Amino acid sequence: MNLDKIIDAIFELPEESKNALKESITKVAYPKGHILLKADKIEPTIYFIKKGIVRAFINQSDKEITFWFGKEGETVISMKSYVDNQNGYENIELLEDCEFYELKKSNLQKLFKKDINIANFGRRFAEKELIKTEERLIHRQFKTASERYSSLLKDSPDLIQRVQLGHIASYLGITQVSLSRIRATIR
Amino acid sequence: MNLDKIIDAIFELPEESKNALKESITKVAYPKGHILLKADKIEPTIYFIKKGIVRAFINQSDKEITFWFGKEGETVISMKSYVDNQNGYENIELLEDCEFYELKKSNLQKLFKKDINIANFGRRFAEKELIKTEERLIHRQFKTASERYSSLLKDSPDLIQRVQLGHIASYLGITQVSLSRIRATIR
DNA sequence: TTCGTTTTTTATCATTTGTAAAATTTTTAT
DNA sequence: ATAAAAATTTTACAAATGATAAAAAACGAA
Repeated sequence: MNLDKIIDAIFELPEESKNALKESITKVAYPKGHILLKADKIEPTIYFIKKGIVRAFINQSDKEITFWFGKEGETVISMKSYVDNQNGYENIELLEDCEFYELKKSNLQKLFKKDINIANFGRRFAEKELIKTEERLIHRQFKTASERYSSLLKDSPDLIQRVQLGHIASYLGITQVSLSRIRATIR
Repeated sequence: MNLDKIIDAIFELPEESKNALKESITKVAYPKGHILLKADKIEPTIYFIKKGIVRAFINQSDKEITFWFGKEGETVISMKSYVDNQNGYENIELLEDCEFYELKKSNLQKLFKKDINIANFGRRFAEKELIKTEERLIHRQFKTASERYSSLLKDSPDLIQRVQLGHIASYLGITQVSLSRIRATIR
């Protein structure tokens, strides 16, 4: 997934503003298993996923709970760090070898102050992430685990292929045993 | 809760920008039981709660599920309408007589295009709502119903007084009977 | 107040989900 | 190719939650 496509999907910037933004972005790559973001610290960097898949998890009384998957075109960001300059709660682990576009939060914030188009880009970015998060919340409250698994199968069939079921079960808020039962009844 | 305080809590605007924003805002009041927003339509208005308490709910197979409470200082908005110009999923019901500050989305969007401070105000608004939504999502995934009730008691003791337990139970994702059991074990 | 309605609690039983452990399948490394 | 490790499924039992009905408590209008 190339950078222009990722930027354009958020907000269509005039050429000049887009170039200013792109000047602050560089490419990086890390191997499967790498921890890209660590919880309980202020994270200064934003990543756009060019290639690969990652998961966000927290450690909850000696076990890991996965609460987000990100793949090509999505943004890896500690919202608490980005928005409030506070410690984030997410660890981000790479589930495949990955390539990212990297952007320093400090550079972006400078642009917010002097370029109205980039301020509106930042607004649209937050708004779109907000809608995604709200939909996840509502989905989680209103659907059973079984329905949520079926939706996942339908909306992201590749995820089931690329991510091990233990992580999927955790993401759905159930145990792996329970997910096995659900899969058995569907088949 | 006065308007200046609500605006300032989102983003500290220069006097001129703040006045431009305030020119678009008017006051309205509705009685307890009024439905302020209806699901499955595009909602053109944003409300800031001056006084009172409201709930957001959806109709899910013949019963209502509450998924949000808003009180003084909070914003009543259909995010889907605001962000994507699509039908929202929330109904908003007033649980007390309420007073609001009312702002038309169309006026706000005009200001986004010409005033960088208001564009950044809009960015901060979305960012802060995003953090709140993300925290609700994480809380819901990681805590048991019993823990969520205890947190609610601690963080919003007034809510338990002002809102009937059936709505609280729905908000927590459990039946009212189950909430009664939880309350019985805590006492 | 007092009656009627609504809300909350309690009790019982059915269903779902979790825990633990074993069995099976798949993946990885040599 | 084979052994070891990791992931997934299955089973049995325990714990938590849901559904329903009915009783008790709280609330509101006349």
